[in-house]
Amino acid sequence: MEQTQPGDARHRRRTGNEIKAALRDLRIQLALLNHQVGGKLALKDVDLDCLDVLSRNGPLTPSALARQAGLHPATLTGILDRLERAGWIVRDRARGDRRSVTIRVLPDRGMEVFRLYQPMIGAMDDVLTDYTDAELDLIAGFLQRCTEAGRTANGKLTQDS
Amino acid sequence: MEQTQPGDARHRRRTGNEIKAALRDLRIQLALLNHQVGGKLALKDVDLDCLDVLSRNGPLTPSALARQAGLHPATLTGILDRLERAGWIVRDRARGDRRSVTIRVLPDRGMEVFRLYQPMIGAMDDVLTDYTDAELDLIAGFLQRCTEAGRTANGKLTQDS
DNA sequence: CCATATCTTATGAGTTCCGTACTATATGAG
DNA sequence: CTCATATAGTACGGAACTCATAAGATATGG
Repeated sequence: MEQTQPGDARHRRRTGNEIKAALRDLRIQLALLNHQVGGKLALKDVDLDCLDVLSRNGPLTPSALARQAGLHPATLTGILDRLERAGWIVRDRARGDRRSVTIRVLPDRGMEVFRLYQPMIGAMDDVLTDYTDAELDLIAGFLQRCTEAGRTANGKLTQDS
Repeated sequence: MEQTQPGDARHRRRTGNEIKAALRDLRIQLALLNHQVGGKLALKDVDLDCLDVLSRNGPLTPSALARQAGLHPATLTGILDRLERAGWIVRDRARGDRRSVTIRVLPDRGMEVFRLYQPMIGAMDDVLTDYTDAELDLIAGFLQRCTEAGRTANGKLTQDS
């Protein structure tokens, strides 16, 4: 029964589990936040997700968006219809491939969204003030690596069986 | 135009924005992951959310769960019906208040879920090995504070207008 | 004992998701 | 050039879902 620094190892594992649990809680809380925001904007959760992906990953075609959002192409038609009708996006006919369509987010209602996220943004700013620059860098890197971990895990789940 | 350490301040703000952007990306990625996992288990996103809340926050009544998940009580009836039919939960008639029902998660299918999350858990473990104990503590604390920030932001959004 | 409040669920209307099929366009072989 | 095949987006229809309303059962306070 070799135990080199048993307390440290145990503490380390416990902290790791805490982090994973915190990530679960955080995901739920953010999902709930988006649900509330979506409610105020008369948008389904899925609509807001698509809008979020679109505004971060630039103009996309419906099929590319469907892939990134894990949705059926036909499902996106309905979503895009809703978003277009409400003035969130426009469908641009591409000039190269005339079958293709590129979805573009209109900037008009951006402030409206920003205002609704303001409570969360403010609360986050409060949290951030308590950390040094170096610590913030560390955290940013960690979060980016988590996202990457999620992406690869997702890939594994998407391809097999 | 007073500029005390202008570079630091700018870098600090930029890192803050990076963190918020990373949080957005992470949320999307985790939502997508849950969507895939849910697909394999024949569960809707909402169903899995409820299951997640239930397994973390212990046995709950439908109304308490509805509040925590931001759903209409009547919606939960349908969700709970599905979850019960598929053997995920049971409805226990409370002995105190006989109007009330407490939802309990059955442990039977826990391993099935764990296996599906394994790619993500493994990827996370890989990420975690690159940090010192002190850094992990810092990260855990940060994530918990983010969750708390989400909770309060949510509260503000829920109550007003 | 009665009025009122609370917890859950049945019902029904409106909406959404997605499998399939269809149109339009692009690409490649002969 | 012509035709077969592949691809992008969407229309359509069935099945399923969400939620407002209301009903049924139980609790609580006067």
